[in-house]
Amino acid sequence: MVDTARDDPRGRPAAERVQRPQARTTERREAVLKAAMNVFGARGYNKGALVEVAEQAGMTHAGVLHHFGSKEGLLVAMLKYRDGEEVAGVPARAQTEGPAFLQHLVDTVEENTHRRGVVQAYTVLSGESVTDGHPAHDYFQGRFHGLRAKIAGVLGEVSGNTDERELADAASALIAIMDGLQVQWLLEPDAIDMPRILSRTIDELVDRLRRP
Amino acid sequence: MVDTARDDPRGRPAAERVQRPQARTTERREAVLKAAMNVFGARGYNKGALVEVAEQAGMTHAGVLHHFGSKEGLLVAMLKYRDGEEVAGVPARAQTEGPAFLQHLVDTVEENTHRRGVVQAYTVLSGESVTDGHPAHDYFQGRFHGLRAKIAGVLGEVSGNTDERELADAASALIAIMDGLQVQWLLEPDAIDMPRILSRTIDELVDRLRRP
DNA sequence: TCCAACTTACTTACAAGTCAGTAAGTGTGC
DNA sequence: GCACACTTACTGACTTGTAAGTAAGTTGGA
Repeated sequence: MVDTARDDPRGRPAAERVQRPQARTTERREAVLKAAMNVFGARGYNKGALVEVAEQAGMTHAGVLHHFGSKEGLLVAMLKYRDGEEVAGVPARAQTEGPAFLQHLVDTVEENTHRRGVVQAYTVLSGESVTDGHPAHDYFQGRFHGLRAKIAGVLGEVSGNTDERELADAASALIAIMDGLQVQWLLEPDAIDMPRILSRTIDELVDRLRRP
Repeated sequence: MVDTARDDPRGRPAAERVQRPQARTTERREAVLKAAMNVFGARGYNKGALVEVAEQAGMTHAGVLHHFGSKEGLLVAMLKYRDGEEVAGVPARAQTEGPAFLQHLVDTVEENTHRRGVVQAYTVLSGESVTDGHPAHDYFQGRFHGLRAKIAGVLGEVSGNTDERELADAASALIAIMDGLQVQWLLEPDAIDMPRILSRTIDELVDRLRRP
């Protein structure tokens, strides 16, 4: 057997190694990541089993562990993959900048109404992430922190308002609306028009920030 | 042995039985429900174990099952208990009515900043509830449905606005803000002032609804 | 160019643990 | 005296992770 754990007692996953991957490896890993999205989205991280992820990717659960080292490693890779970061050799999308970012938020929410699985995965995992020692805790903490800063910056730009606290509050509220609406929408899709409500809220928010 | 499964193959919990409970039974059950809040709040429903709930309530996990029939039964009872409903003989709080309800929301959020466990339980479980076949699915669906109606009604009362759609959207947004802020607050408490943001949002919302 | 040495990408089999739920028995309060 | 409130003991279903083996691919050197 190949010794995958020469230095690290917990085993060093193949994804971290510098050496040569084989031809179809990238697409196999992407298949696993997509399967993880499905399974963790449908069942949550704790209830989602590696066996099911593996099945959907067309291999055994030991094969999944070969690529990602552990279930936790798979989750983290999946979250980064969702964010468009490069994970073991997969693409990276461009980030929208400046005022257009607010429209980008609305567009994304509009898109999301056609991608229930993605929304469900995000909702389940962000909820789970507040539990003690959850492997996605740091990810979501960092995500919210960064998103707040970004949105606050854009809101300041657009409104001319310079009150840091007010901008931060508005940013928090905006993120909260988006996330909160997703839960309600998942439970009763026909009762919630996410893009309309978000768009309206942004308009009101910018309007308010423009006044002293 | 007492036959707990005379009619229902899945067992009829003691809590549902018509017969006379013993003296200290009510408080024992309440202890279990409080323990369930702790455990499901800290670890989520899927990862939260009956053994831990039982330990915290001072009995074995089989004792818990004696009272609530199944883990799912315990969760549902816990959710109802949290809502102030009567569960196997425990109190029921009064509901605030009319315009005062909006202030009540702010007060509750203020209280919640001192009850992290309750907030965490709510956040984790509402997130989990959108997964396939989750036992709390119906509970949260009903909860959001009812809460939206109630808040929309109060907002109409307060603002004089009669546009049903606008009121419903505002109600959804308000609930979304409250829930969304909780996630951010749990992950970074010092960065989020929930009562301030909510209070501000309600003011703006009512203000907007007053204009045509 | 071919081959030996090695790695990668898996598989099957199993170890070890956790968990919900069941069966049956015990003591105690009404 | 009997139902209730438990306990102890156990089962079976799942879990993640590991061990060990194998086929196929890659690389460096003769």
